[in-house]
Amino acid sequence: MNVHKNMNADADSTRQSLLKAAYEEIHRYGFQAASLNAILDRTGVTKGALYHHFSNKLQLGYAVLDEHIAVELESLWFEPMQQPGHPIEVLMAAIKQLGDHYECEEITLGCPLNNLAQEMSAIDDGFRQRVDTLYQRWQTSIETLLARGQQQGSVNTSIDAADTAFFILASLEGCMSMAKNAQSHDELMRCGQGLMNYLNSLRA
Amino acid sequence: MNVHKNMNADADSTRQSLLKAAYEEIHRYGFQAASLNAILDRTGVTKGALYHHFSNKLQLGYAVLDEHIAVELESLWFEPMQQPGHPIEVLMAAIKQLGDHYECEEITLGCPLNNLAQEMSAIDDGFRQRVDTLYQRWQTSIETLLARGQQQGSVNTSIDAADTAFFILASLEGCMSMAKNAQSHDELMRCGQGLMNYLNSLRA
DNA sequence: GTAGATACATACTGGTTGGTATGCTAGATG
DNA sequence: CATCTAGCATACCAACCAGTATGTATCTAC
Repeated sequence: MNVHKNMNADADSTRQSLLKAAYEEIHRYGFQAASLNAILDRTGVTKGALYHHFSNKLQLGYAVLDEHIAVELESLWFEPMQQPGHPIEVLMAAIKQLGDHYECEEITLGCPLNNLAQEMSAIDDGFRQRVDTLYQRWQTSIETLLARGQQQGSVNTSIDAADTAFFILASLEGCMSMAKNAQSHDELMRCGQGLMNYLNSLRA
Repeated sequence: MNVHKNMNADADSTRQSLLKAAYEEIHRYGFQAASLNAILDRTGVTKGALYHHFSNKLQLGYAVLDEHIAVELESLWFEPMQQPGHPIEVLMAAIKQLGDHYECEEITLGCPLNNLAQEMSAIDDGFRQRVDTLYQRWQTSIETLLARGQQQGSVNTSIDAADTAFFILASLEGCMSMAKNAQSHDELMRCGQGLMNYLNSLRA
């Protein structure tokens, strides 16, 4: 179907390697401090190729968010959330999985989404809106789970599902932010424990 | 006592105006993206003066943390925490005061401390350690309050004061981070409400 | 009164930044 | 076979960056 297009496979692979390298560079240094030359060095791709695929640095940044971070969030959060079972326990399992992920992928670099939110939201509205969309989807996934629990009678009905979901997400990001600065996975676990205790208090 | 030193008052005021402008620039754009020239333009101070007071950009950044942010945190948090009364209510009042403060001082710029933590902790250890010290003091102030409540019988004794204090701080920073990206003070209040509910669950 | 230090001011530098202009090659298309 | 375009590669550019070198006015100390 797309075999007739010339060099399509190779072109796409250079684009992907640019996205990956850009993601890593941005994850470590932030978007503004991320150097295009460093990204090029890392990949071996030339500047002409980069500007063939992306019209400027901003669009590269947007693509990293849309095509890399959003996809990672999908497999890291939204998929685990589809599991059946007691809502509170599904939530806890998803959070635990997130914590495990950050055991390999250095917690010291922080949550990529939160990093960009923090750095760019006040400066560029394109970033802000993209992050906002992801955060809303994230919150909704928690809210839906809580509401289901309330209907099933497994979650306290006196709480507001939307507000609580928002607070849970904020706490989760807060935990990762604190652990990033403390540079210790133990602190993340400690903070996660506080979150677990809170989640348990939401049971019916 | 220091009147005999030449131009001391003027020298100190230029230093202070540099610190203030640097704080504002860093608060908005982050440390790395903060431009020294922009800081100079803002103050009318010249480059020679800047490098007379600070040996380089990094030291200016450290001074902003040590002399401006730390001081602001003192009056915004540690002072309210000294108030007498029921620990949970003192905590809530302090949080409310923080929220009110960010009604004027645009939440869209976020918590200055959290911004620097997020941006610099993975890159520069000087920043990281300074932020860590402030976070630890912050946490300890909450922990002490909770422990006092536990002794007095007004706070649930089944919780660990240190862990809980850490989680409260993480949630607080998380709330401000979410509100920053949402660019809405309402979201801050909404998230704050979730925090209040949690705090109420800690009563004995 | 002069030597020295403080508190700047001005002009400049080398390096890096994002971005561009131009050239080239290989495959698709007519 | 000629033409066109996708997919690069190379060389370059102006703007900006943190930092420096040098000069100078003013006050203090002796």
